[in-house]
Formats: sequence, structure tokens, C-alpha cells
Amino acid sequence: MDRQARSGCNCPAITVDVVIFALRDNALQVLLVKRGREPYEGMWAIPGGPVEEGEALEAAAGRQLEEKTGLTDVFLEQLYTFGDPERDPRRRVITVTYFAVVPASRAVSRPAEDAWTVRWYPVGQLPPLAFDHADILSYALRRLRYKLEYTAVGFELLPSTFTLTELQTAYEIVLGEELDKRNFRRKILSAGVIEAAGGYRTGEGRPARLYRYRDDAVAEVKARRLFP
Amino acid sequence: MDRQARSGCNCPAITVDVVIFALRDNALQVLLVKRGREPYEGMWAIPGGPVEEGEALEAAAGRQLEEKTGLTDVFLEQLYTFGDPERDPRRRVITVTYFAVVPASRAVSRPAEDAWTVRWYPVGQLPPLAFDHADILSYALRRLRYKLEYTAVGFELLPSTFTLTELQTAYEIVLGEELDKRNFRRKILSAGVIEAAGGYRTGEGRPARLYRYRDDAVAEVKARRLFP
DNA sequence: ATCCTTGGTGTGAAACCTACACCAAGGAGT
DNA sequence: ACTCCTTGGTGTAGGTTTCACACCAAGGAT
Repeated sequence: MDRQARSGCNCPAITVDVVIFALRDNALQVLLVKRGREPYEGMWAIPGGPVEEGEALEAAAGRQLEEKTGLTDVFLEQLYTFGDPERDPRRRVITVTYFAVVPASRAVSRPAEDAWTVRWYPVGQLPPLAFDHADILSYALRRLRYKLEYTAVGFELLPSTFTLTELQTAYEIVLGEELDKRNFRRKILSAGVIEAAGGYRTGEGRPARLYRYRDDAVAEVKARRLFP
Repeated sequence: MDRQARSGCNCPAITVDVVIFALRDNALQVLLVKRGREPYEGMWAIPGGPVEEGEALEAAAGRQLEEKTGLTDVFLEQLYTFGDPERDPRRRVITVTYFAVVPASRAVSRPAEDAWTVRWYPVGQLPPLAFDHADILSYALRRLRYKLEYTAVGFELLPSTFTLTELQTAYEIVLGEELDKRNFRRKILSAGVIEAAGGYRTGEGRPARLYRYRDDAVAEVKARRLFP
């Protein structure tokens, strides 16, 4: 079929795609959707869709996120714009990509109806992806790891209060390496980005102190990286 | 005048804007163009223009750069995509911005004809800018400073061979702070990104050894930052 | 020969990073 | 109530990195 087939004009289409990360089952996972039509019908893709008339780009990304997960008010940042003329076989599509980081506890995909078309996949076990979505995803992952080292994005993966062990585990999962417990605690605590939330998490073994992220500590880029 | 007035359809227009940096006269300067028509007629703007049919985004940015400076093969990187529905009063324009870093020696604007419409401005003495170009420029500047600290982008500002003092001065101008000579040299040399080019620059005072950037040292992100 | 200008070099103190092992506080089972 | 199991929480010593700091060297101009 020839390009431009169904479009009223020959301007490029503008879409947003949102790579949504969460920690689930001790793995870093991304939310994918199964394509219901050609091209790449039946393959998995990063959730996305057209930017509507009068809609800001970030608003469009937030809308995708809300439609796919029901979540609002989560970490969302522009990633990169992909506009290769051949990236979509039908017509030219320029996609502004975003990445989102959502807390595990809230990371449920929309229920029932979508059960077969929306799924979380561990980043280590991705299915083949439609379009250039594998590139987008690997770029998003690189950026997430990178940001984890020198900004406070790690807290976005956790519920509002958490224990230091939970936080350390989150870092270890995303970075894919083990960290030393004492050094981790010293560094996080001395960075001054978290504070005791007052309670304890109980259950297994000795109860663990709960912490929360300090909103007033949003220092755009930390003076020193959190992790070297 | 009402929006969409002159457009054949109501898709957003796609443009690229390129923030072009160079060191000139001991200052970090950017190339601006004077707008020849409404809106913002007579104001200065970042060079840019529409992405053509079938043209990749980066190619469009390279083309802008070539049209405005005659340069090709310089550092060029995607910056951010601005798409606020109201950023252009005529119709919706989504702009994918890039930033370029060109060496001082080659940093001449196109000759004669454009003399009044293309000009270098020091980043500290910018005129009022059209559209949201002041935002774009300040974002580009932040990114340049940031990259200077942990990547080898600084070499792009200099001719192919340079002395250590010239390199240090370039860093100082961009970062806006003084650096210690001995520490600077130790760090640059131990990073292994430059090598002696064999000659000396003579003229004022003691001749200074010439260095060149080592292309084989392109290590994507330096293991350690060049500057803290 | 003198002076002026810029180039080039090393060291010690402080901060930071890393590796590493044991006691503490609950819960579950007897 | 005691024991055992599980997880939470803590400090120190050695190596590395960073920072602050001052003097001699090599040409050019007079």
C-alpha cells in the first residue's frame, strides 16, 4: 500500500509515545500494548497516540499514561524525538517520546477489557517490538539508569514511605548490580534527600524504619551524584 | 488574524531550530537571525525552518546550519522538542531543537548579503528574542555547560590543534568561572583525550605545545567527569 | 643583557570512596 | 519462656581523588 494512503494531507503525523517503568516482582518492567491492526499487527509496542489539536505535548503524554494505567501525577519527562521518514511504513510519523516512572504499588494496568492487550514486561525479557520501539526503549532505559545515579528519580519507583532496604533493592534492580549496604545508607542519608517518616515496617525480622522523600530537597541536579 | 490562516490543513507545522555556539572575541556567542516578517518582525530569533518532506530531523538541522554558517561536519545534537500550542500566534508549530558547537576559526556567518540579518551575539548580551526562543536558548546553554563537564564537547569549540591554555580559556569562558592551571592540565592529560600534535604555537612569550583531540578516545560518557 | 610575557611543573592536606563483620530487634515454632 | 531465624542497623581503616597553592623556563622585544 502506498504512503499517505489514508491521510488528508501530507504533513507528518505527530504522536507521543510513553515508556512507562515500574518495579514489579523484583524486576524493572515496562508497560507494552499489543497492536490491534497493521502495520505490525499483533506485535507489542510502546503505548502512544496522536497529539490532539490544541494539546500540549506533555499533556498528550500524560493522557496516554492515564489511559493506559489510570495514573496521574507521576514522574514524566521528555526523552527524545524520533522522526526518521521511514519509521512508519504508512506515512511520516514524528513521535515525541517521554518516559514515566510509576510506583510499584500503583502499577496496575487497566483492568479486565484490556487484559490481553496491555501487559507489563521485564526489561530483560522483551518481546519483539513494532516500529523503532526497541531503540526508543533502550534509549529510555539508558536514561533511567543514568538519572538514577545523580538525581532523585529512584524514589518515584517506590510508594510514599519505604524502608532503606527497599530503596536499596530498587537501585540494585535498576542498575543491575549489588550495592554495599553501609555505603548505600551513608550516602543516601548524608545526601539529605529523605527523612524518617515516623513508623516502622513490621513483618519479617526486625522492624525497619520508614522513610519518605523530602519534597523540599528537589535540588535540580544534586551537588554531588548520589552514586558514582 | 486567525490561526491556520495560510495553512492548507490543520496539522501542526514541524520545524527545526538550531542553537549555534562558538567562541568569538573571548566570549561564548550564538548565531541569531533577524526576522524579516511578522510575527515578531525585526526581532532576533534562533535560526530554523521547516523540515522538508522525506528529510530526517537531524538532516534538517544540519541543513539549517549549513545555510546559516556554511559549515558541515560539526557537533550537532538534539536538545528538546517544544510544542506548546500557543508558541506561534499564527498556527501550531512544533519545533525540534538542536544545538551545534562550531570552532571559532570557522565561525563566520555567511558573507555580504546577510550582513544585517545574521549576527553573532554573546550569550550575556542577547537582544529580546522572538517566540519562546529565550527559553530554548537558556536550555541549550544549560546543556552545553553540563556536557562540558563530563564529555569532550569542549574540543569542538577549538581549531583542530590548540594549546592547553587555549583549551582552559575555552572552558573558563563557557563555565563562567576560573580554573586552576595545574589541576586543569593534570585532569585533561590524565583523562587521555588529547595528545601532543607535535608543534609549538609561538608569538607571545614562551612557545606553547600544540595538542589535538584524540578521535579514538570517544568514550561515550567518560568514566569520570572531566570537571567536578 | 634586561625585561616582559606566557608555558610548564609538584606537593601536602582534606574529602571521598571502598571494602568489610557483627550485634539488635522482632516473629515463629517449640 | 526459650531458641532460632530473619532482617535492620551500625563504624573504621586504607586507598584514591580533589583542591589549594608558587616558582622557574623559554622566547620576543627593546
